[in-house]
Amino acid sequence: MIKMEEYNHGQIEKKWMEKWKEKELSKAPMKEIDAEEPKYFINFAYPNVTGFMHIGHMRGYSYTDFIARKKRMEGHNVFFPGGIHASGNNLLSISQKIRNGEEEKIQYLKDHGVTEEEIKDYKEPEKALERFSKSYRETWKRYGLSFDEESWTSTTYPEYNKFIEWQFLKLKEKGYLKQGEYYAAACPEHGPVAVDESETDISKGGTAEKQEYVVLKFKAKDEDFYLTAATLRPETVFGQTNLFIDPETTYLEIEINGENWIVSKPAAEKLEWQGKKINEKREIKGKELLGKKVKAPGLDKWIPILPSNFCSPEEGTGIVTSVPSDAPYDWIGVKELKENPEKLKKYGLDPSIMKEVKPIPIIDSKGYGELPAKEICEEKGIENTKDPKLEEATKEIYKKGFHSGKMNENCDEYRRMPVEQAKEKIKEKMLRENQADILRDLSEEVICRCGKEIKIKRITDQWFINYGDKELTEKAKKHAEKMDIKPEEYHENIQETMDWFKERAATRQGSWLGTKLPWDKKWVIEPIADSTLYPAFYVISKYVNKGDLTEENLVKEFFDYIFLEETSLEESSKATELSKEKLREIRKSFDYWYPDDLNEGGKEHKTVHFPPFIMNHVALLPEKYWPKAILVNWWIMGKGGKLSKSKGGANISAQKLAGKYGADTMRLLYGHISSPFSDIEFTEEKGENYKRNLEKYWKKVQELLSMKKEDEEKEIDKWIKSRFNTHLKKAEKAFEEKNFRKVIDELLFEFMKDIDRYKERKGKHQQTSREIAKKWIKSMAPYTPFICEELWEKTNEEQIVSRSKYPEVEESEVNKEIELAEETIKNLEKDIRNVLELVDVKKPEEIKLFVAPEWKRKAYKIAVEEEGSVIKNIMKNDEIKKQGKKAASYGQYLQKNKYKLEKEVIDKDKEMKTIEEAKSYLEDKFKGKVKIIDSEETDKDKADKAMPMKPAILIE
RNA sequence: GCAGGGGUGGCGGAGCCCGGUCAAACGCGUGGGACUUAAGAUCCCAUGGCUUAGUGCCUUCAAGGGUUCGAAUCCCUUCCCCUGCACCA
Repeated sequence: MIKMEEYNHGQIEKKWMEKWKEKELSKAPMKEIDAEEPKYFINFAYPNVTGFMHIGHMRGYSYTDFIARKKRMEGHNVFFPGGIHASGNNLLSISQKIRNGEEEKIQYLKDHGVTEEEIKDYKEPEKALERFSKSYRETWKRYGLSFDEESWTSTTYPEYNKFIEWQFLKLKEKGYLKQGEYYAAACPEHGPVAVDESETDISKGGTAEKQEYVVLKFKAKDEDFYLTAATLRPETVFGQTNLFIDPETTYLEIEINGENWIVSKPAAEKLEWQGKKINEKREIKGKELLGKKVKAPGLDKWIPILPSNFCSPEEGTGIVTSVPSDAPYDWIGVKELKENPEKLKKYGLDPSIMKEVKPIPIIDSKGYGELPAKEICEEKGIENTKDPKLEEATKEIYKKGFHSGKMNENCDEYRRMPVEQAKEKIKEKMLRENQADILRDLSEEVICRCGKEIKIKRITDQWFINYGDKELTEKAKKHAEKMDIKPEEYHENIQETMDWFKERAATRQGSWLGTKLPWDKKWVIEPIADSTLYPAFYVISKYVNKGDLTEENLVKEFFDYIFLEETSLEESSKATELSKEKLREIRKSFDYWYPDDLNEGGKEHKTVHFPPFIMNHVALLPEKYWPKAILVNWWIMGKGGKLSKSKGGANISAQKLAGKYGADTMRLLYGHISSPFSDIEFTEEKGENYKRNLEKYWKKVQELLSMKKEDEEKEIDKWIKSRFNTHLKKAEKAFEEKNFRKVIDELLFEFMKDIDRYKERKGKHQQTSREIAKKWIKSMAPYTPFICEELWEKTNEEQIVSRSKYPEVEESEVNKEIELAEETIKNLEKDIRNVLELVDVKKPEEIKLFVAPEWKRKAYKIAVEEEGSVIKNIMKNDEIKKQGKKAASYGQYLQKNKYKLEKEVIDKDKEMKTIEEAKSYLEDKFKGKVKIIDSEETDKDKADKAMPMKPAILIE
């Protein structure tokens, strides 16, 4: 026996990281490429620098490496580049925080092994970038990712910038860029910010949504001004009964579009931000307006202005139009005034004013009567305007009304129109007739990192990429259909996503990292827009890193030649100041490696990254360079939610986990814990569990390698070979589907069980087990490469396993009959055990096994193969028919179990032989004599119970 | 708002596309056993209910209805949960 070593993942992984480096496993050839050799270009969506790698990131990267390694073993030249995406402001914001001495962020660095000394580097974005780059590369290597370090790039490198400049010049040239109006969430100080839950740019309000209010204009009676009320539900204008205003708030009268409007102060500011010219005329207290009559737009009716306490100056215009039939707030507001005349008297209003305030039913929605607001308030027991349940009541009614409601007969030309349609129509009409305007606002308060409030700002000359271009969309959709996109749902679904993809803002102003728009340097190209065509740059990047190319060389003619061959070699050489040889070489490299054979990314990329990734390729490159495949992976969740680098969960550092459980264990976990296409939750137990399984593998392979028996191959040896190939075949199919869980199930877990069985059945043939062990190591090498290299070394092969040839399915070794026979023995054991238990015998004298007669096998075959009534079918056969009653009763059994039966059956001799060979094993196992009897040569009744592959058992 | 995914046993999670071999993989948990001085690890058995010489029956895959000889799987309706996106990447 070989002395079995402990599985020490730390040591093994360190050793092989170095060996791979030494052997240049990951290096993709660039120069002397033999174009005959198949190539495989694979990349993952490069990470944005927001912090250190956590457990979630490595999932998708591991998948990418599984594929890269397998392709390599299958004889492909593999190019698996890596880089980072540092544009935007994440990096700036990290450095800012460190400079500000934010305790939390500093602690975060320390938690990831950053020393006191190094912290200062993080104060400067450029140095922080290099630190992070290094850390990412180390983490990836720690996980065994066989990516080509020589291709490394960052979106902030000047050479990369040149590439993006070219891309945008091309987009412009081809007419995919346009300029127009845009309303962005922006800080007065810092310009446009991203409002999202990760709250990178902002300190509060990540869940806010942009909303578009319709500002209704109410002409005041006998006055030269309009009151204004902002609403999200323009369709309810037909139900207006009054205006609400806060008596204590000071409003402004402003001059706007040649009219005078009454609005709250914040509203005036918002309007100004949104591009309106405003002239402040005077301040006016809410109470001064009470009791006045105004003309309700869309209704052409005079309605009164009433006091209320729920008009916030921050929301809309600070004045609310009241629709008590459908708005719970308004209903309660009106009700309060009716029931408490003193609230009116307080402001000198005559309570009789309320007589004309009668709710007008306007919408029929499912589940509600004429006055939904009244109903819901009563149902929920809402009594006053301070009740928090009002929010939820409002939402509920809106949802029902919007999706299932129809306008009723009080709504003029809109009657019987679904609310969904009426809403748009009414809005359009009121805007057209100058009865209303638009105000955009955020649904909740959003505060910038600097403390200033974020508002919606109108930008008039925003650059967009026009992904809505019909021809481009059609071409891209058609191509996507042909691509290998996993999961399948997404393959279908990306079609619609691309339809839905319209203009996308592609530039922004402010101090962001990234590429400046070449013809107008005040714009920085937006981070999503600068990461769509980038796999193409990786090829170039290798030459940049080698020192063959500098920023100066990367002029338009360079890319035109390399990517498109649009410029001649002559011209290009002149313009770039590069030798023709060099240019030709780079061109050849690019042409060899492109297109991208697979791009991998997390599910968040489904609607943001992948569609423009395809569309930019289609828009700019020739068809032969369009991408081939996309793989989307789902996430690893922490307890209770998504992991994000900028929030909690980040502490499950990828580096630490690799140290604790081992990189192979983590890769195994990623590969197997569930399908790539569902979210999973990581727990420590799961880590432990996979580590244990890997240890089992470690042990079992070594046991196989140490087997010494040299005589003839037995059935069980053929069986184990057959099993391996059966599993491998299934695994290959699963691999095509990118279902790594299934792959590992077959290759590791299922096969491990077979190995146990092989040992139990005294399989120990040296040559067989060695051969199996070697194939087993190879087959697992893409998934758990470190442990496999270490085991491979024990086979004394010269080449490392990562460079060896991936095993192919040996169809000739797949032997269904042998597998069935072994299945028979397994079932037999179970049956014997059951019987022993039932008759309560521990040590049987003799176990008699009756093997089913040949006619039953014929019947069995007929039952499985022929359609229709089993009994009828089998009785057509004379040999079976002469069995009489026995045949009928067996026929009944077969009929009943028709669909449960194995598809094939072994013959009597084979079954006898199989059991004969297993005899000593069974005797050993059950500690009693085993006698095998052909049921055609006995008169025991029990023999009648024998069935093919299921001998009858008699204990005596 | 736009788009998408899902509800399976004590739990995690397969199966569903291509209906029958599904009381439902695999793992965890639980119970029993072997080994051990013991614990752990490992191995074996059981794990919906009732039964039984290795069997058979009944009730199950959110709820209700339909298609079918047959449905966890196909169709319809209802309820519930989740996710992505909208100048973060």
